[in-house]
Amino acid sequence: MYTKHPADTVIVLDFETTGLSPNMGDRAIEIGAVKIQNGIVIDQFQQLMNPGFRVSSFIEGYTGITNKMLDSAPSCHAVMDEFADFIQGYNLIAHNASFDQRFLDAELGMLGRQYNGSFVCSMLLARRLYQDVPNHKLGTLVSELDIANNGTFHRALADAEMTARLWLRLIDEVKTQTNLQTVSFDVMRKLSKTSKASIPALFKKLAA
DNA sequence: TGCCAGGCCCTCTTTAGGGCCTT
Repeated sequence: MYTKHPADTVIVLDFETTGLSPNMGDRAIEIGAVKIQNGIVIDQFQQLMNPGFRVSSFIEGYTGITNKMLDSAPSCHAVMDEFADFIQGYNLIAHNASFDQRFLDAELGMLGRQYNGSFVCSMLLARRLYQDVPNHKLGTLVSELDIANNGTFHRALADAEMTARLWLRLIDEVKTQTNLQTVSFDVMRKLSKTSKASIPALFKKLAA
């Protein structure tokens, strides 16, 4: 049964995959996600999954996820079915969300399952709110903004946790620039789609 | 066998090209 969740409760997710494109046959090999409410992590999800074929040595090196680790992992089908339950009814956040959304759509599509949340991209927001950083890679933003991390990168849960902290920092930045007490997911979504030139006007409108 | 993504965003733009970001 569909449950309406508090609007300020969101799920930050990250996929590790066999490559860049589900349209080219690439599959998910790990999903990590954290559920945050009122700025606090209240739940998490992390699971390796077996794509049914061997991953490249590049992916083994990039993620640290080896074929041996995936041999004993449950199937994408089993993991993504459980993950579909986890995210149901929540809005979603990811760094370069178009990438994670493509894989989520592809994996759930193979199961005949859907989700009803909206995606917002932390990278698009960071490009708008932090224009002076060297680039907008997750690792660079974590370093430049002194975001807490345990030194693990390119693993799903670790990246989801860092993206969650980045999301909270982005909300704080909007609060600072608008003097708003609270900033909703919908405001962040709108901001992520507003051109840089129009952001001062949007902030002025929000602060009014 | 060898090939291969795609959306955003800037600019020397819009009849286009290329860098960024994700694995």
